Amino acid sequence: MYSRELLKGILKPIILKLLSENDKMYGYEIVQKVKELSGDKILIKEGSLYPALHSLSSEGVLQTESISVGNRTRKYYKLTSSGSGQVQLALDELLDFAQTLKTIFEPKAAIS
Amino acid sequence: MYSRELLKGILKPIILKLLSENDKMYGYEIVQKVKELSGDKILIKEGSLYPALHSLSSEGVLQTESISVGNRTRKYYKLTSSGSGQVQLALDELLDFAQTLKTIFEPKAAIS
DNA sequence: ACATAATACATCATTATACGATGCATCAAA
DNA sequence: TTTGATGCATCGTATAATGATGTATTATGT
Repeated sequence: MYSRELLKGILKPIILKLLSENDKMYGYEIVQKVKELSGDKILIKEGSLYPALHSLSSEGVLQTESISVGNRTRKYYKLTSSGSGQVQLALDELLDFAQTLKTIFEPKAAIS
Repeated sequence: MYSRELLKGILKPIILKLLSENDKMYGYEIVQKVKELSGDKILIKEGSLYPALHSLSSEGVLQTESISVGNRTRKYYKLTSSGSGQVQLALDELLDFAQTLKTIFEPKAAIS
């Protein structure tokens, strides 16, 4: 698990990335998927996830669809058509950011 | 320039990385070096830098040394001996984090 | 049968930290 | 002489992830 502040700013992009590759996902599924993709290093908390999902919904980026599974209601989130158009910018920025971080923190080769 | 929140959590590690490779640096020099290393994408603001430097100093990770340059005082920061020992952990975490980000945000190969 | 863990959604106060605004001062260049 | 670069610093604001908490269903182990 990374130190708390490192995750700032990457939660919404992560959600958008997952939803750009999967038609629809629900909250718990997103948490599990991120855990798996990160090798248990990024553990999204409910207190972070649901506010982020609601925020993206009210921005018009996501839309919801509630499905009954047995006696439980499962709430799916998917990109809106306008949301799909905006996503690529956010993903490009993150990929670029990751590359910049690697460049900065890459160990210098030992002097031989 | 990256969106504001992305920089959270990486400022102190960046400072430590630079000071692990340079015996001593002063504030303005750090700002310029980061700007250069990041291709003008990370522009540290004074309102962020100085509180961070002071914080690291009061944690005992950094020590200062004031030098007179002409009529101006330049304040150098360098790692303390105890600080040097702790730095590697922070740097490893950041490099690992950068790799995880790349893994998550790497574009999926198009289906051919 | 009963307890525990996993599934599933949600809210809210707290906390951490980067930034903007602001201030002061020196020095080089136009 | 005035603008921009150099150089340090403080402080209030804004943002967003988290911890704590709550509710409820379903599966699993004993």
